[in-house]
Amino acid sequence: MRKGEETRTRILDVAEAAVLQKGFGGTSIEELIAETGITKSGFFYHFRDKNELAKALLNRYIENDERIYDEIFSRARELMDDPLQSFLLGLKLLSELLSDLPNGHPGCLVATVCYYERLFDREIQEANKNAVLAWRRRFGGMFEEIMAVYTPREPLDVDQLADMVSTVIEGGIVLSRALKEPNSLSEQILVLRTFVKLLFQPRASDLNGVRH
Amino acid sequence: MRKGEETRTRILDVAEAAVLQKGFGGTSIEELIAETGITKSGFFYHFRDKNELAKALLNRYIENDERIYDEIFSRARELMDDPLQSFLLGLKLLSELLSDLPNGHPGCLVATVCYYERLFDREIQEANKNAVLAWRRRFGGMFEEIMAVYTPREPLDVDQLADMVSTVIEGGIVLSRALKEPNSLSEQILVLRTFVKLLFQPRASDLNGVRH
DNA sequence: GCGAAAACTGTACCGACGGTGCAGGAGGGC
DNA sequence: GCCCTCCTGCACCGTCGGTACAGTTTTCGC
Repeated sequence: MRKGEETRTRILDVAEAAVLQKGFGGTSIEELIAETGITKSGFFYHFRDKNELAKALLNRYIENDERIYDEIFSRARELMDDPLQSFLLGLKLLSELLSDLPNGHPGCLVATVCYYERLFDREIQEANKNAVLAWRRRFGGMFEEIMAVYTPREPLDVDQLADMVSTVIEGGIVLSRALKEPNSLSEQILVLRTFVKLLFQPRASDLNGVRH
Repeated sequence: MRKGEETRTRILDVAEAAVLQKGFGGTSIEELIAETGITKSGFFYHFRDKNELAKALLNRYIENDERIYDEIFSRARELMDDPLQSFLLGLKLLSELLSDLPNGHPGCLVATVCYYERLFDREIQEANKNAVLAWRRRFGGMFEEIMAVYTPREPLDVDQLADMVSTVIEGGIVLSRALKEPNSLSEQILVLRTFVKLLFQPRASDLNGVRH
């Protein structure tokens, strides 16, 4: 019971690192068992096949991802009352968190899965889709709060704006890896932050009678 | 001579489609030769190993990619004299081109390679990096032209701004695929377009004495 | 139309890998 | 002492990437 969970976690740790570096197809079960010091039979005791390993890997990754976003943006919410300022701070905190990682972001399993789609069953693809939809809901909710207070300078769809956050993170990871510049991702998030700031900056005409 | 090139191209076509759906590791040589109607020996006549196939695949993809950007942005330059308007039109044209693809963007090999890095040799990783650097130079040049005429509302590094275009495209592809919403990518490009428009919109204070 | 090079085919083989099946054993909890 | 969880060991299968190499057809230059 306790021991089993521990071994399972160890396999998942090793597998996650390997998959993010070489993809699912490039990661062999034999290399995983060699590194975890388990036998092949032991591996198949925990996971029926590679597909089930992928499923467990993805679900764990998504959970962890959600936890990190929860922490960052609830912390930002505590520090700032205004929804826009809070969101901008959240992006700043996220950017700092990422630039503190010595080797950069290890890679996103959601992206890995979507470049592998045909190899996995529908369940995995659904979980992947739902993860992205959860991001959309998360950031979309924040933008709705912002829009209740601020008028955007240009009309933009809330879902598309929310997706922009996910887009920049996923795209930033790709660029960081391709360029081998770990800081690119956090820089791109800060560029997005500037864009969002600009979008909700009050117009001169909205400041009628206001002194600052 | 002529025939050889044709077969080679056919292999690359089949391989590209397969790799973009299943990744390099998930694509078997045996399935490629089955679909192209060639023998295994025939395959290895054209490509020494899988790594060389990947190299040829990536180089061809990058060349094609560059050609498409050349066409779109030189066409936009012909239609608009102002560098900002020309760039905004280019993004619009790119967005339209992508939304016209019935199944959405087939996926980016540069992203596929960067999620596979450890399996390939340095030459491929270098080619991948150079492709992203070429994008940076391309869009960076455009932003420099724009900044010679317009003052950005917020100070932004030209390289980082240029990378933002690549970031949105790469991230947009990931989201499109994960969500199975082919239009997401072109929508995200239009959101970026709005951001760029906002960034270079003249301030009220810059319009002193100007009537419009 | 001939010769040489280019573009293959066929066959046999290798080690690594994903996966199956099953028998058995160590260790802890009741 | 028994059962259940958590493994190990072993034998085996088909697929895959890759090698080696001999032989054959196709194509092109002259």
